[in-house]
Amino acid sequence: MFASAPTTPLHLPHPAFRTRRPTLARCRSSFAPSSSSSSGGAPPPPPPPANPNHLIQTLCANGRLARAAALLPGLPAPTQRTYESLLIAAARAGDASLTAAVHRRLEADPVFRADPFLSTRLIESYAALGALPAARQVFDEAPARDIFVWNALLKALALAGHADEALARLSDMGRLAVPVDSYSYTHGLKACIAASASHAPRGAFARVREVHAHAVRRGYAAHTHVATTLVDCYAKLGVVAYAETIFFAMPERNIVSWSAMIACYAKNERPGDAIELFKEMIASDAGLVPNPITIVSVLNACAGVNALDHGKLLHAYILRRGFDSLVSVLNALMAMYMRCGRLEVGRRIFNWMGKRRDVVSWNSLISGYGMHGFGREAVQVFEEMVRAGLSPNIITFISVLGACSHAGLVDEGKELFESMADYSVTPRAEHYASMVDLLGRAGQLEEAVELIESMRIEPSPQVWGALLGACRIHGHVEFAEMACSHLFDLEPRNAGNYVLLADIYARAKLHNQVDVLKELLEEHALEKVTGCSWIEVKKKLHSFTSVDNKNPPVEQLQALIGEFVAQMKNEGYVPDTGIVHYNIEEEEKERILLGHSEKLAVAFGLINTGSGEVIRITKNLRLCEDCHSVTKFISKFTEREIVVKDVNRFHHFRDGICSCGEYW
DNA sequence: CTAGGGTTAG
Repeated sequence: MFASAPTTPLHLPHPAFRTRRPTLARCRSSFAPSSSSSSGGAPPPPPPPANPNHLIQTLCANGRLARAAALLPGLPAPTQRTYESLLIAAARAGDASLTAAVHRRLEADPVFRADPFLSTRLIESYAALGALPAARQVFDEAPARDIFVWNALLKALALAGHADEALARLSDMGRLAVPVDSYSYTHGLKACIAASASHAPRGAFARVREVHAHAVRRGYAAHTHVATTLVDCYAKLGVVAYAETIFFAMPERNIVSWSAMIACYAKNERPGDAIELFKEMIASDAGLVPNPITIVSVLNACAGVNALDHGKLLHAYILRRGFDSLVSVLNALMAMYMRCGRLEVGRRIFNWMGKRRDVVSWNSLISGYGMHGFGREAVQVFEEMVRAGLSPNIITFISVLGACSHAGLVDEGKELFESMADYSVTPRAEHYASMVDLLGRAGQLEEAVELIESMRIEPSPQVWGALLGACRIHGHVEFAEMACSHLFDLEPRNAGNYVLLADIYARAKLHNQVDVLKELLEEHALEKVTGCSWIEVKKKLHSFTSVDNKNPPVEQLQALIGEFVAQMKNEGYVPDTGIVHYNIEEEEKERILLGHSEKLAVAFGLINTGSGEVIRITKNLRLCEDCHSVTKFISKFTEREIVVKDVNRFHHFRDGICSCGEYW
């Protein structure tokens, strides 16, 4: 079911304290003269004797690594603090050889050789440099291992994505009676879900449950940090029910716990619940103050349900808290406006950001133009981005190729796809899916199939899905069957693929084949997702489904649509009944088309909004051809601007024309 | 001396 967008106002608390603007760190060395003592007439105090340990530490703090490193060999007795400074600075600068030099010096140092504090630091530095074998070696050779050393190793394993080894080390701790603590669990859990080429994600759920069970036995499962990490892990694995169980059972929840649960809903297609939970947190009076991360998660949820009003309240809150100094918050705000249909507002925020824009900001604008059908603008922004000296990344290309495919820019798309190598971006399945979509829609089906055959990676369901979609547009039965032979295998539970193929068969008048697919659907107990459209009128959400025609208002709406259709028929329109699979009378098919949820929502909007207002509709599926034609006509006939957001993109209907240019 | 949540795409 679809979570309805909450419409009661948010009551955001006054901030407990304002965020401080970042200030430049004052790095004054102990040798610097004190400015206040110069005016008193007294002679300046003599400089203190140079302490080589202090000197190295100061050099490290100022990033002057080369000089610090040069002083190390001549240093008779490094202190713990000196080793620490060097290790932290070396890791920050990505200097593996300096880290190794400090490591060697440390091994020869009789005072600190067995110091667990410095072993911890060494493991952390190696891990940050991506040198897991060295980190592991430090651990294995450490003369003394306290809990910090163990946890540092678990963190290193999590960072490297070695789930199995992390689990093995955790059980070592049990066997050796090392008392684990909450840190061991958080690192262990993160290791379970860390991306790793060598482990299938399938195993992640089992691993998380294993560590979870372990934590329950040791009484750590309710610990705030451990439980929050568990919520996050189950959220990332898509097991929302588990995340909920843990979250609602937590004895104490802080802002991070709430943010994790809000993000869980937002990520797992339950944006309405995310907004509700946010409101519950605000209302709970537990003194919890939303921070930038909380706000970003909620903005993301607002975009998911077109909850522009809530998004605007959050915008005001962002300004009040001074969060508009944070690029990540502005990026999320921009994306929210564009995903709620306000492309111009997103653009304005982008412009206002000026030099603070990062790759995410650019990607966001490119995808914004793309989802609104402005392919040329997206390509222009891409070029501007390159001129501004930013490197396009994987996501930039997914966005810009998607924009090309939404706008039918075949040549531009091909060129961009080929240029990926120039930016050292290796095409992933998503990029191929975009290209197949682009070529396929343009009718170049053979070329699309050739591209798939040339892939050096396994084609994902999205790639075959793009081919299948193109086959539907062009009525290509043979390639559709080829795509489905893979799709039915890769995602047997996706009803959409069966429906699309049935659609293609129906149009080709292969009714026996349609029946076979229907039987298949029944056999697998798969149900078509019901079409649903919603519209917000006077802060109230109204949703329509294609199936319910019991309410009297719906009859009235259908009658209104019927009038438009009659008018259209006079002008030569023929209802597109080919997409109705049932083997029934034409007249009945036309009646089914009249009941499509999007038409109902448009009619409702026409009746219930003022003549100058833009009608904004959201639909859970892709728009059907017939609804598209009818909406185009209505936009011209009634002189109304209609904006429809479907699963993939926006359609701006104006004066009988749609911004998608028939590409969607 | 360590730790938990977020942004762009699909």
